[in-house]
Amino acid sequence: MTYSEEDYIKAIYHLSKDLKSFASTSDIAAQLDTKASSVTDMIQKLSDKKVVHYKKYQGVRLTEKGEIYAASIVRKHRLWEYFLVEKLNFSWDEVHDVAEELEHIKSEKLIERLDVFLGFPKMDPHGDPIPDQHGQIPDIKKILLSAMKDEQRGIVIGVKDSSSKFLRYLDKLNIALGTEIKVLEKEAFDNSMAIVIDHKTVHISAITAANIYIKT
Amino acid sequence: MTYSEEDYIKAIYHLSKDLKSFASTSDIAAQLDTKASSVTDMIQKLSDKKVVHYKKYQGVRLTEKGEIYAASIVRKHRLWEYFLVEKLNFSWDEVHDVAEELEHIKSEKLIERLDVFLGFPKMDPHGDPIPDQHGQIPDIKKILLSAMKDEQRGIVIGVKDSSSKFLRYLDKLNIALGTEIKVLEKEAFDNSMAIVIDHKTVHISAITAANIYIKT
DNA sequence: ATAATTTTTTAGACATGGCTAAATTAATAA
DNA sequence: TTATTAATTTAGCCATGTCTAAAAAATTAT
Ligand SMILES: [Mn+2]
Ligand SMILES: [Mn+2]
Ligand SMILES: [Mn+2]
Ligand SMILES: [Mn+2]
Repeated sequence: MTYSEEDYIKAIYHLSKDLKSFASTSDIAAQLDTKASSVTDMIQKLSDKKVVHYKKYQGVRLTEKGEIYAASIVRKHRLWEYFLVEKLNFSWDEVHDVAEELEHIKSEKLIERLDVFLGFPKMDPHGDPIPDQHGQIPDIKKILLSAMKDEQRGIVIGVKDSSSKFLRYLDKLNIALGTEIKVLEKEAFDNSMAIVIDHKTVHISAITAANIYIKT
Repeated sequence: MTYSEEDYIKAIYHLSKDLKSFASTSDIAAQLDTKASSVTDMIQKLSDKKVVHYKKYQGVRLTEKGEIYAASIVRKHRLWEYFLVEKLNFSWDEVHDVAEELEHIKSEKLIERLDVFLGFPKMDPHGDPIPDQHGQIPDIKKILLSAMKDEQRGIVIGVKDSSSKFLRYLDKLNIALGTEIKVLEKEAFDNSMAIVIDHKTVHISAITAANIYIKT
């Protein structure tokens, strides 16, 4: 597979994970910042290679083979992100683009040795699970901060949006993975929230709250 | 620069380092296992980009800009090789192909952080010098084992041929970087040598001796 | 049910990097 | 010095992955 094909496979994987079904041409185009026509071309190629199921105008879904391939790319991406943060002292908002390149390096041995070297991490720096060699993902129970009720406590274990912008905003709020929080009050008017972090009260918007995962 | 352009730049760098002048089209083709016509095409592109000096039928030489670029690729290649051996427990004959890919990852920060993490190594696993951020290479005095005289002692500090085949042969002979050796006798007939490694006598061919660097 | 709109596909083009075969230039031998 | 051989370049082709514009299909609104 080329780098480009791998990026498409990963995009389809993420889209059909979220939407739990078929990924549309335009969704894939949006995800990869490309044109729908380019997506159609590539989809047809991936269909020939039996990594996706495709019927014209029906969108696309990964085959068994495609799922396994996708999981291996995600595994590499997240292991490299972990490496960059834990070993090279990158911050969590700097790792994505580099991992986007590193995930395509073709060597089974490399990734398995990296896994050993890192101590078999289960989560990447954004709290996303790292698939194992067989593509299995441990699914951790988590809820969105926006779904929490007044007085409820929990620990931040992940983010839904892992853009640099959002992550740097969380840094400013002193919210990191592992941070303990308590909901003081959810405002009925706009769903904004007052929460307590390290004994200080912080106000966050509904959008922010809907992008933070919590373990209760 | 594309991966392909970078591989050409690196090939020209190595060739004109050795030959100390212009690299010919056919030498480059041989180095990169491609066709002369493809090389001519690429050379013309690199010339447009001002990374090489090129006059038809005269061969090619790196410009100042090209030299700096080449050194940065070699730096990345060798730092990654060091990482693979020292941190991921690869052996010295397994690292080249993976480094051939890793050298193209585009992130200044990545490579500088890697350098820090590795403790600023000066040599790669084959004894080749790692250029610094400015492309400077520390030149270490070394001679070929084939140039040594009877009874002379020295330490193995590098290899000229770093193919897997040769490296695995050295493993079999118990020759590694840092190994102390003593020349017992150089045979005038075929230039083969009897040498002492760890109190044992070993016989090597002239070809083998001409691919091992020694510090005396 | 038909019309308007959106989505998707197709057609045709371009850039990159590769190839083979033919033409050209340089190097070597007679 | 001329002929032969070797090296290099050019011409023309192919595959990949991208794009725009046009056509076709599906969806939504009237
Ligand atoms: Mn990628
Ligand atoms: Mn991540
Ligand atoms: Mn390379
Ligand atoms: Mn090396």
